[in-house]
Amino acid sequence: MSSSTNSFDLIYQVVREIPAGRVTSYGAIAAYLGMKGGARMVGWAMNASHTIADIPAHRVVNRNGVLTGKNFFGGDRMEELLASEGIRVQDDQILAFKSHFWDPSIELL
DNA sequence: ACGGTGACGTCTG
DNA sequence: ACAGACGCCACCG
Repeated sequence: MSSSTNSFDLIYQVVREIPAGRVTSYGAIAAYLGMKGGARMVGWAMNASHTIADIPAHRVVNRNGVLTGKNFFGGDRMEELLASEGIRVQDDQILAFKSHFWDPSIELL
């Protein structure tokens, strides 16, 4: 329980449920949690997840399919991880992002 | 205790 | 169509 961060834990749960080869957006997670527009907070959770290895934050990108936080992974680590899962990334942008998109409110429903 | 900031998203002009 | 501003919640100084 470590109820230090209620919403944080919720976000981690969702991100952790993201299957390999799939990606989701901050807004999708925020909306799933009921915080529409609180996408910023989701990004913050990812920032904290940076210290946790159980959180595949590299599967979380912005609505444009752009690896906004790849800079935080330490270079192209994020791109390598995604490519390793079969996701093509070019110019910090995921190709066929929509095809790899994973919506928690639908898949996790 | 308060204000500013932050890996975004959506609306309006 | 593009650009700018606002809003959400939590952490840090």
